[in-house]
Amino acid sequence: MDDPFELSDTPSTPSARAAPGPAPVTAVRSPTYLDALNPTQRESVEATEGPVLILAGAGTGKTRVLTTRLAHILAQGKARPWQILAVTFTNKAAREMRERVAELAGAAVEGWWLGTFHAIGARILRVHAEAVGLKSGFTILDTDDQLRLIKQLLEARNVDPKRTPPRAALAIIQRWKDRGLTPDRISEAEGAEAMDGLALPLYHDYQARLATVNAADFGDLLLHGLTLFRSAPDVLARYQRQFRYILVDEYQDTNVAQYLWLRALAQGHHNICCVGDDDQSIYSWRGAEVGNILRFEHDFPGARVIRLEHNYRSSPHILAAASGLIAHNRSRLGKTLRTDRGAGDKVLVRGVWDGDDEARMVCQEAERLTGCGHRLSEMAILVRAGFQTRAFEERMITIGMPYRVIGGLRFYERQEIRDAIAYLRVVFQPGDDLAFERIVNMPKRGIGIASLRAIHTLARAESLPLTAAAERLIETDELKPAARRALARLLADLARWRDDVPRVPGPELTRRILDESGYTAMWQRDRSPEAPGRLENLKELVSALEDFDSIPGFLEHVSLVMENDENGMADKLTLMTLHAAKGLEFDTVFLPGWEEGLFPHQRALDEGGTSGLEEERRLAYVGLTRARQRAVISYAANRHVYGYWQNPMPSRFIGELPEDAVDTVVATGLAAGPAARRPQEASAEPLMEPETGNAVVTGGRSRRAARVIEGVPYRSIPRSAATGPFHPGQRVRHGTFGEGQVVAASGDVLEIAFDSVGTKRIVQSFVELVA
DNA sequence: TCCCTCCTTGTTTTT
DNA sequence: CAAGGAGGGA
Repeated sequence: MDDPFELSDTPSTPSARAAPGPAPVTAVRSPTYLDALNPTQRESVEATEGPVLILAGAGTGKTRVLTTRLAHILAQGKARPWQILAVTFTNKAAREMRERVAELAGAAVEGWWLGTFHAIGARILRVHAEAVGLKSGFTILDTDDQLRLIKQLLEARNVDPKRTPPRAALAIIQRWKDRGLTPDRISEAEGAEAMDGLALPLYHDYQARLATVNAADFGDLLLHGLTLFRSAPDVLARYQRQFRYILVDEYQDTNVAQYLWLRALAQGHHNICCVGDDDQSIYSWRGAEVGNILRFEHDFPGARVIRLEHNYRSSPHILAAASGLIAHNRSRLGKTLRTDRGAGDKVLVRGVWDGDDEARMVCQEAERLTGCGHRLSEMAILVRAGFQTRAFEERMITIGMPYRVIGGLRFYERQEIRDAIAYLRVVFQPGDDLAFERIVNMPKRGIGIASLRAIHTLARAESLPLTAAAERLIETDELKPAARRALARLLADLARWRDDVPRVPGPELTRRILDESGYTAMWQRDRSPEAPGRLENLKELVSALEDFDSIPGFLEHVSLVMENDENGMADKLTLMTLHAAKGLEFDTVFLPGWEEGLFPHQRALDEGGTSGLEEERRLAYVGLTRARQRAVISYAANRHVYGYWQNPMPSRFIGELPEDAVDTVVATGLAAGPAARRPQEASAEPLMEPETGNAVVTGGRSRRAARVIEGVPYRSIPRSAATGPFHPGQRVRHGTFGEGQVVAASGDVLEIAFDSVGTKRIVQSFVELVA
């Protein structure tokens, strides 16, 4: 390698398949935890020395391999815990790994470096902050802060925010950071090109501003790490010596900065093991580089490549459908997933009239499955885009089907939570200008832009933090009396809260701050429908604080962890995007909206060309491989989108599914999807599903007569036999809405007056009698 | 300073 | 269609 911090060219040819390799050398009697593994999994665990790349297909037991490998290294005494570095992308993955290793090892492992790239980056940076121009107590910015900062900088340069949207500018800077590029390393040509040459100077401004406010954004946690390693070889050498074993999860999602960071650290012992699946790379738009998989063998000569190809999750039909689909991608390393499970259902492709019909169909099927003893918590609806959830939510609300939506705004991203945290930041970190700006007029206290500008001017002139400048300013008569009084009051409050810190426990102090600042009152006064929920969230925040020893400890936690931990135990159907579903699995997966323009998404096609299309296809692959037993794909002939009706074509992905693995059911009167077209032409009269009147078409091109799908699908099978018919007057209980009284019953739909949420119409299979 | 109305712009998202 | 931002008027 010529320059340890430069990227080599990506080798263009994927490696040949790994040879079986020599039999692993093992101890006389191998530990029992290895018995649970198949030969390749075991090989992956035992190949502890030297660089290893594990290509782990969907459902091949990746997490088991990873955790067993860690436990193995510890059990064999190859390293002490602090000599192990294990990086993941999400806190959830880190937590899961921690728990599962503890289970295998019989005790929690203390002192190892397990965490997200960002958490570990921050941990290292806290120690060496000075080396990159920060102080150890630096704040970590959230997206809101970043955007506000960019806006200010654009304003300072008199740039029209319409022609140069702050979001776009931030995105460019972030992509640079993803590539490990500090402002000084961006080529002249690229700098001149990005946003008419505006982005690069803006990037300079941005970094300078971050340094003055002693802050780092997420990208910096790695980028500064790289700078540190470059400028202080002795520091790097220390970490290289320390980390005897390095392990990386979801390797296909690493960006270049993360890759360089890893590669630098691995130069000590070369014991780096990366686990990933190029077919599940779905985050290139966020800077992830699948090329890192190809680079691995190039940069770590002699790297061992192990493929995990035995799938333990999905039925053969699902696996065949997924494999057949992904085979249409040109750029992939290639894996062949195998299973030895019994046949199972074919993947079902349903053509429906419109989005409402689709929601009805999906819910009806989910309901039918619950009637056969399947749990809602084992089903998921996976959508391409967030807005698609609405139709399903509406339907589930009307029939009273319990559900939960994953994603959307996470807890710590909500406005009220960010505001509350900003108050804490100002109290504990008086130099935190961004937090100060956020709360200075929230709730409205008459400190507008004019006053804020005055504070800014003074702060800049005297190079003071905003709080200090504000304190100076209220001594003068520069502000209008009203503003001056309001600001003085706020500063006095802040001072008092800071005084309280040693005496008052965190949760209590937080409650006091929210009340005395008028923040709670602001939402209590608010008449909008979301206000009560916001107050609820604030309470939740206060109780979350109880798990922390100190507020600063809590603040470090929230700046790195953005999750909402929900009570995941309840029996609810899960609704989320395909992206959010990666790493999860369900018995039944519904995949709606497989239409050209929506999936593959038009924008991915327009902006990404062939590689964009291939990433969409990988997303489809991820969706299908989430299913253990059943997958139902659907497309609508009419879709209401952005206010108008469109008549999309069924997704090309449907036509790419191997015919033998799918059954197709198309609503009467609709053109069949590509997979169904031919057999319909071949047979003179379309067969009808006896109960619904739907045309039934199976996948086989050569087959002349279509097979009616076993059983009678898509009719709800009420559970009245088990629960008995309901009568007005009875007390019933519902999973989401609690208890209530039956007002009326017609068919299997009940009208129920719930004690807490009012009257709703509920399908009877979702309620039970209260004894 | 605040509030209302008009206009634009619509993927995916962790840390 | 709906939400969020900008700009104008009170």
